[in-house]
Amino acid sequence: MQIATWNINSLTVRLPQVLAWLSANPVDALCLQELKLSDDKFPHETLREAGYEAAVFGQKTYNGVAILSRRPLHDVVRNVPGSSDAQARVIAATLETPGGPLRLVNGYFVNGQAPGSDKFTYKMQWLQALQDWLRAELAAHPRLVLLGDFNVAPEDRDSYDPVGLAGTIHHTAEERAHFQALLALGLHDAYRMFDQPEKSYSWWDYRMLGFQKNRGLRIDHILVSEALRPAVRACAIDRAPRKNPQPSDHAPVTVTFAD
DNA sequence: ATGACGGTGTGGCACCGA
Repeated sequence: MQIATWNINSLTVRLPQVLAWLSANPVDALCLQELKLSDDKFPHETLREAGYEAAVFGQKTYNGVAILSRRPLHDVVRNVPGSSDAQARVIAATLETPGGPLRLVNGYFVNGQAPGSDKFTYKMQWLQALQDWLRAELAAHPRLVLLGDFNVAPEDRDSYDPVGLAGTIHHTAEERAHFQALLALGLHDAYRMFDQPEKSYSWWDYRMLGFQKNRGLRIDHILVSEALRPAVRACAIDRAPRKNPQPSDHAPVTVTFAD
């Protein structure tokens, strides 16, 4: 059983790369962020031919999230229930697996631009609403995975320049406290359950040869609930798609569970 | 301090991302 997350920065542009990646990495489910298209433009048919059905929460131009799955999805929820968020940033669904139902919560977390900005305030409010909802969601669905583009580098080792970038967006104490609060709900960073290469990142700036110089951040995460933790076998970042022509600035991250 | 790259929109640059 494999679940992956990938911010593809426009599904319109990246659909061929998504199909190629799924062909080489036939994961059970792939959570996408930054579709940048409305629901009516979503390529259901093409993905179905590749063996995946999709639960979609699209938005024109910005944001947009989807869960692709080889098996049926049910109990789909779009955005945090009760929130009045105008942006399409969360989609949750349940996947039936041999080990029982698996609740997937796919998030495109707010960027936040800079501490002190209105967007940063929105980020803090958004993170709080997510946390409040997840507490209940975890109680209802013990086997839960929270994954996506968190837009938070949780620790200094998750940044190429933790000193120079200290206190800037993705690196602030407030953002990191929110990440820790998610862990405190009983979630575990699957990537850090294993020995990993140093300077492991999931995003690299398009500019200034960021990828070539490995000037990146680890901001795409897969958190697993306590009930799932014993079943986690591996977690890896796949840097290969970042070497494609016209790559996304993010790399996919995959978690492997024992069946 | 700024912009560098890339995507989208109805564009001739502005906005956004991270």
